[in-house]
Amino acid sequence: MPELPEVEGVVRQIRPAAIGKKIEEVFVSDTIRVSKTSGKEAIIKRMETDMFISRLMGAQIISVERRSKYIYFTLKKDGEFLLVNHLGMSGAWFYVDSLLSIGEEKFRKHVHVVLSLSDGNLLAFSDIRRFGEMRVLKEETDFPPLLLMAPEPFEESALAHFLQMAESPKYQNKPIKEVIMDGQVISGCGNIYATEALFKMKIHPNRAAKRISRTRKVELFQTIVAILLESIEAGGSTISDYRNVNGESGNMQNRFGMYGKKQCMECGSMTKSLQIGGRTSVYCPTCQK
DNA sequence: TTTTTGATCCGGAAGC
DNA sequence: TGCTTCCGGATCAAA
Repeated sequence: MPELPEVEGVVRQIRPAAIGKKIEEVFVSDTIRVSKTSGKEAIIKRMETDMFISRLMGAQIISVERRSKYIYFTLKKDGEFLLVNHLGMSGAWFYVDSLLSIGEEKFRKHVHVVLSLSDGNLLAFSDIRRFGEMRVLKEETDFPPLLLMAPEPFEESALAHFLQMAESPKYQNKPIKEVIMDGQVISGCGNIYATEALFKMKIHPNRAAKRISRTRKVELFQTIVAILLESIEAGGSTISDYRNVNGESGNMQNRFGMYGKKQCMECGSMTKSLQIGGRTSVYCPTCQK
């Protein structure tokens, strides 16, 4: 599951490959075409397939940036506009000379959008579960949820924003895990890194936000930021379906203390799991209070 | 009005 | 082996 560090890795690799290139052709898989034709919002959101293709065709890629877990491609054709992409559960980009160069079959057979670039190479978007998203926007304001996202966690304003949100009426009674996984509170922290940060801080995931002191909240925020940075350094985490643009897995999963563990790496207790905000939360009943 | 729940996008892993 | 069930980021409509 790609979270912020994985998306950052992808963006860093796509950027040098894509910037300045022109999109000469756009290919959308038959699977997506059929789903779209039957009225579903499969990957390409709020736009018909043919319109999506004609908007991208002939555009030049000006920049590739990450915002939270989203990838923003700034494109230029007449004026500038955005292609906003979310990797969802299993989305992956490959920069290859041919689709046959995608090594693993499970990715190769689920390629759904291909951008053919002016350097002769392809930027191919593969998505096994099709939870990924592509949106063509005139500007960011055309998709309001983007504007509600918390600041980037590495920005100076992010800590104050986090404290203000976590202590607001809407969030103060909620389990802390649900709070830190909310993109309006902190950007880019999903189940994996929330689990790891709470384990490191020895905080029970179900503890109400207001039952954590200001000092501990600050420490928790700093722990999340540190883990995100550590993961970026490690090339992200590969749980099942994350691959970088060269098809490689990350290494961060080898440093986990809790996520996906049956036994606590600290004390050896059997871990427990519970549903918080509709998501599975693993924790150590001995270490996390 | 606000918050919560459920459906939606799916294939694959796991359990029987 | 084949069937059923469960899982998940994020959004959006419905309750």
